[in-house]
Amino acid sequence: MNPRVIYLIKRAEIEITSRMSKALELLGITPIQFTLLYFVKHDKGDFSSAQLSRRFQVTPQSMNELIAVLQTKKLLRKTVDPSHKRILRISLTPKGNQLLTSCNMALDSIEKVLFEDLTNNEIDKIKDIIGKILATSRKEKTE
Amino acid sequence: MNPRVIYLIKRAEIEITSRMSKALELLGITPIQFTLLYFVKHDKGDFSSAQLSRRFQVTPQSMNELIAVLQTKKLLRKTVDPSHKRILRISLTPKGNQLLTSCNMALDSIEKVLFEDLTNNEIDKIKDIIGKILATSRKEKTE
DNA sequence: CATATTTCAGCGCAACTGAAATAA
DNA sequence: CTTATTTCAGTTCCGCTGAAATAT
Repeated sequence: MNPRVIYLIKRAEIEITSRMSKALELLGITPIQFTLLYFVKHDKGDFSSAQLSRRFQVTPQSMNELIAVLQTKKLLRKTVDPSHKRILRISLTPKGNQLLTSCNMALDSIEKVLFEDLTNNEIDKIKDIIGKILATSRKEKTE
Repeated sequence: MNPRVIYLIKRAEIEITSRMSKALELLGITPIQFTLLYFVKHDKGDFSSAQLSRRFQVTPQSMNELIAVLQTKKLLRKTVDPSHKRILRISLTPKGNQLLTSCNMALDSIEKVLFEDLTNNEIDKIKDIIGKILATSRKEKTE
């Protein structure tokens, strides 16, 4: 048998999410909340909620709720776009940055276990390949 | 920036699931239902519902509901384990096999687009690497 | 007027917890 | 008696749709 790639990625994601849930609940957030915080920090922040909803393939309403939760936890903040008063740009608070650092330490432990049979070269390679897949995916969208 | 692997896998899974949903709804199933059917066919079938629930990191009750839906659609069937009357082994029906073939054709189109910037070597490589991750993950469990 | 972002309100469902029956 | 599988029942929660206000 030679399973297709998208099947393997889904299976891996199930394992990863399960382990992330256990590790992150000690820090008070969920895997999807972490993924959003990580995106806001790394992928050139200051997106609007509407933009984020498209990136994460959910409705604007759902993304707003997700952000609202992280806002009440003081991890994200909204600032008015100078050129368009209706648009609210999302960014990390200092507390959000600190939490993200704690999350990264917790996730280092998970990766250490899950990737113990991989060489450093293989780890670089999978980052490179998935990076290409995400780039292709972005190409097809307006933003 | 150099995003961590488990973040990249989660982002890729979001993109993949979104595209799978659109493609598979024409065939009347969801991405998670497909993943379960694919697992039952490829990963040495005849698992029990309880075993499947552990593999997919959900409760036994949730897995039973998922299977019940696929059973009413005549895609999966349960047969009594000869050595233990309480255990019901899950397998694909002929109709389930046929549907899986249709699904695979639909997913070929998705992969063709999403992986258009990858070489054949890269595709083999990512299968190999994620396969190793899943093998490591299985090692840690009793079954 | 058309389009985009945000927000309020309500809905549906998928996965959850609890509890019990069956079987080894 | 203990453990594992399955199933019935009730519940919670996340993402959804609808509608409206704001702004360009």
